[in-house]
Amino acid sequence: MTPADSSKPQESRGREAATRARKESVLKAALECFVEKGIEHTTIHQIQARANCSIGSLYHHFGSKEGIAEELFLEGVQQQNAALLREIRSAGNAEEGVHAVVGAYCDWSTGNRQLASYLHSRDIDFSGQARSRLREIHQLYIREVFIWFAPFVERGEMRALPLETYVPLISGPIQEYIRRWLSGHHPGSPEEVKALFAEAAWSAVKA
Amino acid sequence: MTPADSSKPQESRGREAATRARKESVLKAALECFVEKGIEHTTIHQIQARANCSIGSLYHHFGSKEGIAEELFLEGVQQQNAALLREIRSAGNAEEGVHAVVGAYCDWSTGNRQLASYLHSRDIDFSGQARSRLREIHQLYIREVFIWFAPFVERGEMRALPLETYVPLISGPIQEYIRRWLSGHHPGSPEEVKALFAEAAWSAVKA
DNA sequence: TTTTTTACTAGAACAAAGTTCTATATTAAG
DNA sequence: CTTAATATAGAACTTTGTTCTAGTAAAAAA
Repeated sequence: MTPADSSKPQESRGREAATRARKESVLKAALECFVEKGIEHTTIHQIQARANCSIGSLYHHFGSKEGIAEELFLEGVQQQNAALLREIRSAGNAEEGVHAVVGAYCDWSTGNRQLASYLHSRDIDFSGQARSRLREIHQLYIREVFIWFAPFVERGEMRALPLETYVPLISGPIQEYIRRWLSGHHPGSPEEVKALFAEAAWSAVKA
Repeated sequence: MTPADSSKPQESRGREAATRARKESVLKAALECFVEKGIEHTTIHQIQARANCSIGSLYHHFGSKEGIAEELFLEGVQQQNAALLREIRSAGNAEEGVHAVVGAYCDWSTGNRQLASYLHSRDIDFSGQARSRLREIHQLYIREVFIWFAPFVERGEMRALPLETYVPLISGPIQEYIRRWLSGHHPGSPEEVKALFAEAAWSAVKA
C-alpha cells in the first residue's frame, strides 16, 4: 500500500495518531458491514476492502474477526452509557431521572442508528476477557445510576424493589420498542412515543 | 449406520414417523449445542455426532446449518405463541388478560429454558423465506392477541394507544428480566417478581 | 547521521468448517 | 419383482478465518 493512502489522513503526525485512525477506519468499516449483512456473513476481506488495509494489518491490530466485533461492541456500550449518565445527572428529581433514562436511550439510539442496531446483537462470541470487561463496564455504569437514584428510594419517593427489576421496569419497554423500530418492524417514530414510555416507567417505580 | 440405531425408535413403523423422529433428534441435538456454545461455534460435526446421523442425512433434511437454526427458531416461536394464546384465552377480563401474557411468558420461559434462551438469540441469519415465514407467524399471533384485547379497548377499559406500543409496554419488562435471568446475570427467581411485572404492565395500559 | 529496534503493513500459505456430490440402502408403489 | 422416490453415508470441494514469513517505515539509540 502506498503511504499516500486515504486512510492515513494525518500523514506522519506521529505513529499513534495514524494507528488510531487506522483502527477507527476498520471499526467504521466493520460496523457498516455487520449492520448490513450480520457478523457471520461479513468476511474479513470485505472489512479489509472497505477499510483499505491488509489482512496482516487487521490481525495485527485486532487479533481476530471477533476481536473487531468485541472492540466495536465495548466502545458502543461505553458511548451509550456515557450519554445516558450525562442526561441522568442533569435531572433534578427522581421523576426527571426516569424520564432522562428513557429519553436519552431513545435519543441516543435514533442519533446512532447503526451502532444502536449493532448493540442489539446477541451472540457475539465474546472471549472470556472481553466478557469480563463488558461485565465490568456494565457494573460501573449500573453502580453510578443506582448511586444517583438511591437517595430517592431512601426518601420514599421511589419504590424499594428487588435491584434486578429496576432496569427491566424502566428500560425494558423503550428498549423493546427501539429494537423493533430499528429492525424496521413497524412504522411510527420513537419521538412520538417517548413520553408515553417515560410515564409508564415512572409509574412503575414511583412510590 | 446400522438400522438398529437408537435414533430410530419406532423401527420401520412407516417412513414418515422415522423421518420426523430423525429430524427431531437433530433439532434436539442442535438446540443443546447452540445453547451451550452459540450457533457459530457449533459445528455441523458436533450436531451430527450428537444426533447420530450423517452429514448427508443432515443436509438432506435441513439444507444447511442455518436451515437447522431457522427451523428450530420457528418451531420454538410457535410453541411459545401457542402457550401464551392458551393462557390469554382463559382470562376473563382485560386485567386478567395482561396478567396472563406476563405470567405465561414467564412460566413458559422457566419451563423451557433451553428453547427460551435460544429464542433470545438475534443474528440468526434467516433466509428470505424463513424471514417472511417468521413475520407471518408473528402477524398471526399478534392478530389473535389484538382481537382478544380489542373489545376492552373499545369499552374503555384499556387505553387506546399506538398499536406498536402495546407489546413493548406489556411484555418489554418481563422479557428483559427473563433474558438477563437466563444468561445468569442476576439472582432472584422470575416466580418472585412475576406479579410485580404483571401489575406494572397493567397499570401501563389500563384506562 | 547512521544504526538499531520496534511497530506496522503486506499477502501467500495454511487449516478448519460448511457444503456439494456421488454412491448406496431402504421403503413404497406398480 | 421391478421401479421410483426417499434417506443415509462419507469423500471431495470450497470458502473463509487465521498464521506465518518477509518487508517497510517510524522512533530511539549510538
